[in-house]
Amino acid sequence: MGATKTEHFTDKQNEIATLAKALGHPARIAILEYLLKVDTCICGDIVNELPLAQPTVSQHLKELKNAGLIKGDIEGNTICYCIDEKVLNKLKTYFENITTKLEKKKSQCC
Amino acid sequence: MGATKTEHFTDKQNEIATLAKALGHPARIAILEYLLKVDTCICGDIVNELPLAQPTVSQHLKELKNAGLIKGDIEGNTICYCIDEKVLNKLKTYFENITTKLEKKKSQCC
DNA sequence: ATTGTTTATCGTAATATTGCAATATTAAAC
DNA sequence: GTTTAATATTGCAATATTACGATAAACAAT
Repeated sequence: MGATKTEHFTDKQNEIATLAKALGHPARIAILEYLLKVDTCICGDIVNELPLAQPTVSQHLKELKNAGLIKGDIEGNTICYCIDEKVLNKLKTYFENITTKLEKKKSQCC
Repeated sequence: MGATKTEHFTDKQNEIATLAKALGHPARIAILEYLLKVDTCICGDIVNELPLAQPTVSQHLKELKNAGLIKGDIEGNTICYCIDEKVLNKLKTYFENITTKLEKKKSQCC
């Protein structure tokens, strides 16, 4: 089939899965880290930073944008991409909650 | 092509991407949350908890296991699955670092 | 040994993802 | 208005993922 059965899961589960999926490719992790490294986010040279062709990079950027992880404002000729702090915080909080609950459990087995 | 060009990225980037990818499906998020909810991890009824057929669940479990997110010990007839705290901590720490750096930047644009 | 229970694997169909060449779009610069 | 530069879109091939029926494997219980 190949199509995820999203309708059977909660909105929250789908949301986290979508964000995780968007980061489930090293190129997109590299993009995230590059956006983080660059001082200002007026950056038109993401393509040069990655070992991939321009259309491929563009596609990865689109996926990050669709997931809401980055925002892209048109700035004349170039595009100003930057990370959406709010959305990344969701991921951070999610994993913090998980690990906190894990610590409380103090692994009764395994 | 369909094959990720992992060789062009750092080990760390590939590692995080692999973990994120493993959680990039609502069923696998649901499995993680179920393992977290259940008191002891001697659990043989993950299949009943999910709206998916048994082979599909088995496949998702395998992927979580491959990524290292869960461990599975054979316990007679059933299998004792549980979350690998260490691996989940990697994700937590990664996103904490990202958000900390983001806060320091205090978004100069967008 | 046969039965029932649980989990894994195989095979396969439907769909999604990855990657890039070619081309289009957009807007600044001349 | 033509050129230049940056990014997006289209089209396509290769591969991966998702899902499940059928079947196998492993073991407990009778």
